[in-house]
Amino acid sequence: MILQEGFVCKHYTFVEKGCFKMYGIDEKGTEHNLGFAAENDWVADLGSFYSGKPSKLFIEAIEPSTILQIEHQDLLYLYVNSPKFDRNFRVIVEEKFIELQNRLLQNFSSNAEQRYLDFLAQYAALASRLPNTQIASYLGITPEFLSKIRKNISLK
Amino acid sequence: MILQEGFVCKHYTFVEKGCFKMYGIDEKGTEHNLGFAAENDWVADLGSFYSGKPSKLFIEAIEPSTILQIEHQDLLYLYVNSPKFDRNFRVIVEEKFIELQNRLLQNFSSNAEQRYLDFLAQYAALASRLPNTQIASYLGITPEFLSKIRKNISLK
DNA sequence: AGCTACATTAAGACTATTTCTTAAGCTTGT
DNA sequence: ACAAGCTTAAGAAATAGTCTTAATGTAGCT
Repeated sequence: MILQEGFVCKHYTFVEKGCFKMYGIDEKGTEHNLGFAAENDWVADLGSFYSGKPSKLFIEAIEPSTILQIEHQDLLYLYVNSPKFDRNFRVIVEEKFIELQNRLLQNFSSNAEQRYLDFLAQYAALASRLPNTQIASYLGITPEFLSKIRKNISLK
Repeated sequence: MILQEGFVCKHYTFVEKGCFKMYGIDEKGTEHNLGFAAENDWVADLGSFYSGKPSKLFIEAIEPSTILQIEHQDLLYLYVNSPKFDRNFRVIVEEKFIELQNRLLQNFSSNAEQRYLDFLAQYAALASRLPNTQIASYLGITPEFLSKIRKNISLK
């Protein structure tokens, strides 16, 4: 667990090996996965990281993992002293932004079955290493319903 | 209309005055607003802009507007020749990413009424100048249902 | 002023999607 | 071998949101 609700996100984390989930918990106690971060991916609650305010999110390993972390002040130092870091982190967040936007559009336009198929198509490697409970949380449905969807797909 | 589905997003657009909506159209023909861009905001389909692939989105004025636009190649030139642009556009997209992430979490965690209240709280100025049809599309509901929600809120 | 187009409200019937519940069987790590 | 959690199952139930129709309101255009 590298970030808990109520704490400030102190680090931008690079995943060298393993896999993390970032999620929020709603008032009913249900977890909602905002995303996963596996090898060579970055993860942080940017809102909390840059503002210094307490996070509403959790970031937690779902596999044994090794990571590299940079603190806020050190990253700022790099930003100021070496423009390449602005460049690289711009590109990283742009890519994540594009992903997130596609996902939001999918959420509006499709039911859970289609979203599951889209997820499988887009993140095949990730899907095969994640338990269905985590995928269900990502899709915004219960594990039981995901099971129904899977059955339904297999019948086609 | 500064971007249509099927065309490449050639410009990063700065809104000097007025207001734009960015939206997709699903297979039923329903519009889904991904976001709005008013004064001093930037808008583009970044996926299409950076990849050069046809967009699936529309960007359209909903008020008489004046804009400034920069083309892909010119922005690249600025990125390469002046590190400040990497910096500034990193910050711009980071802010948008944070917004989008909050919104996705809200979509998972709340029903349409709560999302509407959240939208009003967060974008009060924007909400007052948008027709409810556009807000409904942003919330992912029909205008009729938004009307019910508004009535319901006023009864409390 | 008047017209047109569109936005808003209304309200009831309807329904698709998804949850809830309970339970049994299956995996996997220790 | 055991415990814990994951997966499938399946029917009942809930609910949020849509659809439909229609009347009313509003704002720009000529």
